[in-house]
Amino acid sequence: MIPPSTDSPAHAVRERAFIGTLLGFHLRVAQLKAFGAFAKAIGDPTLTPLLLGTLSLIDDHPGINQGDLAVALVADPSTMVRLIDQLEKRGWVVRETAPHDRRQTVPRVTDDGRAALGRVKPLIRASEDELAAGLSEQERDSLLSLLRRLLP
Amino acid sequence: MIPPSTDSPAHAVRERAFIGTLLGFHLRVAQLKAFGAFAKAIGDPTLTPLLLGTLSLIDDHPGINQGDLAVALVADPSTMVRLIDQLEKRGWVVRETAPHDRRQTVPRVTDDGRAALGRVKPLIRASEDELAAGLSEQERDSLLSLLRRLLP
DNA sequence: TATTGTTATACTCTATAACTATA
DNA sequence: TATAGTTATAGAGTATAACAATA
Repeated sequence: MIPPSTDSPAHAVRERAFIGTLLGFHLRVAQLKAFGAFAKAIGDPTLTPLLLGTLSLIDDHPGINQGDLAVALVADPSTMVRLIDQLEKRGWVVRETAPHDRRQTVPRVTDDGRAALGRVKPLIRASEDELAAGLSEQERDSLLSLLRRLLP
Repeated sequence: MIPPSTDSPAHAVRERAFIGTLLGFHLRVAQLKAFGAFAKAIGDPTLTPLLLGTLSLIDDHPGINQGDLAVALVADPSTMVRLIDQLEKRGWVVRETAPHDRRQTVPRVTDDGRAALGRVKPLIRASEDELAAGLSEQERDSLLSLLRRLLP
């Protein structure tokens, strides 16, 4: 995947460069590392962060519709369709129609879906621990709260 | 159960959810925002963060070869080829061969490339300011240093 | 035999716009 | 007329493996 570094470590090269001062660059690389840790912990490349994030968010907010899911997850409505398709194909959610507005689709987590969440959540937590291994608990909390304040 | 939508903004939905506790999720959304701010500031959708990051890194490290660039930028070697292709097509870099090892390609920034950097760097800094608009200068420094410690 | 860069290819993710059904 | 979801399609970004030149 990524070629190994020989004499000049990546951070040393970046440190004395314009990109070493940019939040955007570091956010990109940090996200790459987070994604890698997630993939390694979960083991199944078809179970992506966004897919499992969608499943857990439906579980945490019973009755939420697809549009609101898309907003909360910062995903396109058409992307959300594909995500729910995948979850439905696995039998982890079923699509139901909102009684008060039959245009709205309300995904509901099945028993199988809840069981899957029970299995993957500890793995996800472990991948987060690996990601933040170099930080103290205080620093980790501080990073999360700063990132939260960056969002709209 | 949970009322849909209009009164509950995205962050309120996430706040009481599993994903609201995950660094990985917030890194993804923060990076989306950073990318959006960058695109808006630069105006040209063909000038991506990674392309201009590559150009600036060559400028900051004259004589660096493509492989080391790929490591520093956490990019695939084949991706690096395409990036240098694009920069060369714009006349912003030229490919030269390393005298001590003729397998290595050393991209050099041209005068036009340096002029382009002079134009885009202030725009990139402005997009970073917009991204971090909600943070104090201290908090912004703190975020950057925490992100740096997350990387390998 | 190993390494650097290159090429071709395939694959994922996302965005765009048009369509349906409901309101 | 507007909205929620869906579909089809195209585009960007990236990864994979095979190849040529050089060491």
